[in-house]
Amino acid sequence: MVTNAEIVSLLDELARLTTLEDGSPQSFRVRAYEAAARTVEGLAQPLAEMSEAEIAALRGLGQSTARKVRELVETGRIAKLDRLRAEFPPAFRELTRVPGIGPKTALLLRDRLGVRSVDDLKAAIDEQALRTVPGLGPKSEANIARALERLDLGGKERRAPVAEALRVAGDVVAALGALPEVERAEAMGSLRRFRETIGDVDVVVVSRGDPEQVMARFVALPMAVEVLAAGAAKSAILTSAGLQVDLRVVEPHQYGSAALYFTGSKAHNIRLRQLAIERGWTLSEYGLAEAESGRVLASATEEEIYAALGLQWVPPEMREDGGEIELAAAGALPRFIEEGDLRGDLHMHTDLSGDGREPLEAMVAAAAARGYEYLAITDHGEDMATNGVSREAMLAQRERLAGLRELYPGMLLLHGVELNIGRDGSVDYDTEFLAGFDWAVAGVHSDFDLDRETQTLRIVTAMQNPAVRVIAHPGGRIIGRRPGMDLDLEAVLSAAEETGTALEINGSLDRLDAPVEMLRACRGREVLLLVGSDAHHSRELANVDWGVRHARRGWVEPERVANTWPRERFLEWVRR
DNA sequence: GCCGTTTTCGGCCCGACTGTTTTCAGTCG
Repeated sequence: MVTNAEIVSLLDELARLTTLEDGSPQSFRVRAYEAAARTVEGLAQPLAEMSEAEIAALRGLGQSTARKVRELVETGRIAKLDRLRAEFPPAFRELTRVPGIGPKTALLLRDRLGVRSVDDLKAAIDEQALRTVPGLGPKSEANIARALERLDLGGKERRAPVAEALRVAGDVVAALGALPEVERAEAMGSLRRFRETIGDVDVVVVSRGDPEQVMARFVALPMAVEVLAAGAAKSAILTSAGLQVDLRVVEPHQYGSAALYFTGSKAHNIRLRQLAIERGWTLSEYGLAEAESGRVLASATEEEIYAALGLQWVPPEMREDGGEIELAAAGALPRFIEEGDLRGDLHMHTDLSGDGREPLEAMVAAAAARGYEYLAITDHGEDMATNGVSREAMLAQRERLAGLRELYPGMLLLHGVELNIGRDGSVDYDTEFLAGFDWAVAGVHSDFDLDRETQTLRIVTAMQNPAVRVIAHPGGRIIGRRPGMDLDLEAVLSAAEETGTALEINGSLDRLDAPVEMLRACRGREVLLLVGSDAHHSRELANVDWGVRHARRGWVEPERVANTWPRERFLEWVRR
C-alpha cells in the first residue's frame, strides 16, 4: 500500500521539479504542492484508502492533486512526475544545490551555455563563460566558483542530527549570552521546533546596544571557521562542526515577532501572514502592523501576536502548518504535554547492565531528586550478549532495591527489566522468572531489517506477552545512523490497543522514538504511551525533557501518557 | 494548484542582500 509518507515525498519532489518548470520558487503551483504535502504529513488516516472526492475535500488538496494520488494508488506512477523527472534529470537538479544558483540561473545556464550538470558548470567557469550570460558578471562567476569549492564541505547541505545541533547551538548561545551588550540569546528555527535533523542553527539575540558590536563578536567566535555573511541585520558563520549558524540581532520590543519569524516553520508563518492580510495588517519579523499606516499592533511577545490574530499560542514543536492553525483559531488545540507533567520514569539502567554507568543507589537518588512518585529500574535481560544480566544478579539487585524502599517512602520503586525481543517475538527468561518482576519494557536490539510482515508479527507477539508492559523505542531507529524498522503501523497500533501494551517515547536524543508519524497516528486511538529516559547515567534522567518536546511534535496529549498519571492510577494500571 | 460570509476568477507572505543595473531581478531564509 502507498503510505502517506511516500505521498508526502512525491509531493515535495513535484514541488521541487515545478520550481524548475515555472522558473520560480514563488510559483503558486509550487506552494500548492508544498501546502498539500504539509497537510498529508499531519494526516492520521491513510490517503490511499480515501476516494478522490474525500482527498479533494482536504485543505490544500484539490481535484488535481486528488487525481494524482488516485493515479499513484492505482497505477503506482504519476505521469506528470515521470515527465518532469525526464525533463530535469538529477544531474541538472544538482545545479540548484550550489548556493547562489536558483531555478532561474540554472535554466539560464542550460539555455545559454548548455550547462546540464555540476561538471559542465565547472568547465564553464574555467572558460570564464558565465560572465558572458546576461544578468551575470565577473562577480557572480567568482561567487559561484567559490560556492562550488565549498559544496559538500558542510553548511546547509548536510542536515545534522538534533543532538549535534543542540551542542553547537548551546555553545554559541552561551558565548553570546555572556556578552555585556546582550540581554538574551536563544536558538530558534528547526531546533526550537525540535526537528530530528537540523539544516542550520538560527540564533536571535536581544540587544539594546548597536548590533554591529554583537555581530563583530559573533563572527570572531572561536568555533567560527569561516564567515559566510556579515551584515548589519544578519550574519552567518560556518562552525568547526560543519554546521552553519545564522545570527539576528533585534531590539527588546521586537523579540516576539522576531522569535515567531525565526522559529518558523515557513509554512506556519505564511499562514499567519495570510490571517494578518485578511485583517488589513502585515506581519514581519519587526511586528504585526496596520498595512496602511504602518502602526505596530503587537511585536514584544509571541503570545500577543497570536492573540491579535485570534489564535491560541502554538507550541513551537507544532508549528508545521499541519492543521494546528485551524485548531488554534477554533481554540481547540490539543492539551499538549509539558515537562512538569511527568511523575515517574520507567526506563533506566544501572552499572549492572554492561552499558550503565552508575550504581543503583545513585540512579534512585537522582530520580528522587527529580521529585518522581514512581520509577522502575530496567537493566538488560540475559539474552543481550554483552550487557545482559544473569538471573542471580537480577535477584540480588531486587534485594538491594527492596532495601532502598525504606529510604524513599514517598516513591514507588519497581524492579523491572528491559527484555530483548527475539526474531520470533520471544523474550528473555521464562514465564515463572518473568512473573517475579514488577515491570518490564521490551525492545528490539537486533535484526532491524526483517521484512515488514515478519517484523510486525515479531512486535505484536511481544505485545501479547502478559509480562511486557511497554515496547521500548518502537521504531528501532537511530537518528542519522540507522533507519527504522519496516512495520505495519496499523497492525502495531491495533495490537497496542487490544493488549493494553504501551508504546515508549524514548527521550534519548539519538532515538526520539516512537517517531512522529507513529505518534500522530495514535491520535484519536486508545494507544497508551510512556515517556522514558533510557538513562545510563543519572544526568541522562533529563532525557525525558527531550522526550516531552518530541511528544509535542507528535501532538501527544498528557492524558494518553501513563507516566503523567498519579501514583495510584499508574499502579492500578501496572497491576491489571 | 488552490480557494472563496466581499470572489468560481483573480488573487496568492515578507524583507535583506547582492550584483547587475540606471530601477530591478534573483536568491535566500
